[in-house]
Amino acid sequence: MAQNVSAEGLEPTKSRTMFLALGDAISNGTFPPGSRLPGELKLAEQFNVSRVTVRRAMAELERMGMVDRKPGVGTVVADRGGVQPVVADFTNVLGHLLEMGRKTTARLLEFGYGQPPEPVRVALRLGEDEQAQRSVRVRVVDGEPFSYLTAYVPEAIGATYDRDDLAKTSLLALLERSGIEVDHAEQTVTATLSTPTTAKALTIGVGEPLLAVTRTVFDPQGRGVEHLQALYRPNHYRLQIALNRVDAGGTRQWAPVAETSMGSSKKRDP
Amino acid sequence: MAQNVSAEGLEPTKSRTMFLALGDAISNGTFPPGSRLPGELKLAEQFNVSRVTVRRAMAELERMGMVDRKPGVGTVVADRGGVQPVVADFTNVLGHLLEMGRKTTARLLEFGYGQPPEPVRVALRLGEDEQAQRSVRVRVVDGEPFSYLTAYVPEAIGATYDRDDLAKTSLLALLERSGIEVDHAEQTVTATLSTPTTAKALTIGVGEPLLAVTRTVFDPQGRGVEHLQALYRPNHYRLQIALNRVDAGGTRQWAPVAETSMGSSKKRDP
DNA sequence: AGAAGCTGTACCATATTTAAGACAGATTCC
DNA sequence: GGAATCTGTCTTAAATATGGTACAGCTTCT
Repeated sequence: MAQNVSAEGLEPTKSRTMFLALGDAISNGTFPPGSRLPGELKLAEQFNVSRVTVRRAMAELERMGMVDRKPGVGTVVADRGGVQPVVADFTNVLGHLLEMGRKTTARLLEFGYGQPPEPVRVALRLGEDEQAQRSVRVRVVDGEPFSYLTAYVPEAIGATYDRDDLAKTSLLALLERSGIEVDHAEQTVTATLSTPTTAKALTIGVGEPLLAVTRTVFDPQGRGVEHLQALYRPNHYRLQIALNRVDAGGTRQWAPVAETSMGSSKKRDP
Repeated sequence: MAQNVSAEGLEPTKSRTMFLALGDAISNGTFPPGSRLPGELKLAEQFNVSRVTVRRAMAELERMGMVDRKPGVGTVVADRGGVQPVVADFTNVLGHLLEMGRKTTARLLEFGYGQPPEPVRVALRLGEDEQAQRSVRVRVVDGEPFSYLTAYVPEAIGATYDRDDLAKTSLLALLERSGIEVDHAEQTVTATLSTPTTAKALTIGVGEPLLAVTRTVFDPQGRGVEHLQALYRPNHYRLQIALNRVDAGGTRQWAPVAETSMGSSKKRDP
């Protein structure tokens, strides 16, 4: 299989590289919160770059609130440096947000019908020429863009609600309101980079990391009902799941903890 | 809460931005496989950049195998453009790889004892001054770097095996061999960017997206046994999980499918 | 007070990126 | 054959990133 090429090619600028390196070292524990990191001159030497470059990286770190810098003192790692505050759950993001009493709204960016891209068509098990409703939304939590959602729904199903509905209600809720039986789903998780489009919508920079969750939802008959791709800002959101070590097929394995139906029970210790 | 700043600041080069934009448009479905994308001149105009910039982005796309370009013809999106081949499973990566008969080895990059960084210490519920064993490994599958693993293990437990063991056996297997009872774990998923260090180890470029899985493993008494951070290349690996729609606490929710103990059973349709 | 170390700022030289335009060769379509 | 369109290549110029250096001002320590 080809595609071994990966490395080299359109690297970001040195300042950005440097910024990533330092940021990693910080959230990494190499430079614990409260500690002072080496002087600009020393860093410039260590990384084999000029001081200007170091300064740019540092400025960015400061802008992100990861460090505090003072003349005469130095650059010190901020408390909680790099370790982001996180909203977390696994299966139902929205539910958890609501539980926490956060205000969340949705902004509809695109809406229309057409032929879905191949992979989506296959995932939904649609015919060659079947149409689908495509919608792009941005979910806003507490005033801040939180997730970028691209959804495809088979035409017939999509017709059961308005574009106005989309701005108010969650898609899944709409479907179930329309009498669609939502039975099971296949979910996939990856990482991507923000593109100019998504970056703007989420008010972040281009080339920043995003958590990509793709979910295909089926009804009891195995018919595709919804294909959703959600992009989350890692700073604002992390997937979390509890695992149990179980015996399976002779070997010990991990198995996701079946939620104990009584909401979010996290305690495990007696 | 501060840290609203996010946007603007140390953007990558225009070529890189352009590359991301095009790459997204491709895997997005805007330019389906087989289709020809606009000429360099037209793109340059649309994106308000020069043709040189477009060409760089294109060259990178070609290098990644996402497009084919021919003089007189144009640039056409490769079949399977952007849609990466994927190894996939959720809970046990390694097990699945082995199942598929892939050859996997590990390379030990770092090994030593010391105080773990704060977050790790807290996650493992260690005392203020407790030491931990830190190891950094790269797992290689079929000759290609596959994951970058940083593990912390409480000193006492770490002492039960060699550094040589680490290169051969999976950490979890080592622990269980040493009589440690592995009971449950807390797992968290995020996205990050490759740093100079991780990029080199994984033979990718700096600033590429990585899937970060952090897992803290506990014994039956709730004592921290292992803290593992795994970085995966999205091209090579995706997390996947099956969900069922269930009633829980009055509302319909998603619940992870409990693996049916008989290995990897994927069929769901009757 | 003085020394040492740090950041903030300014200046100039160099390398890289980007812009703009011109031309050659390949391919497709009429 | 000829027009239109595309990529490949080259040249020239501007904008930006980087390298190297010097100096001012602030803090901490001796």
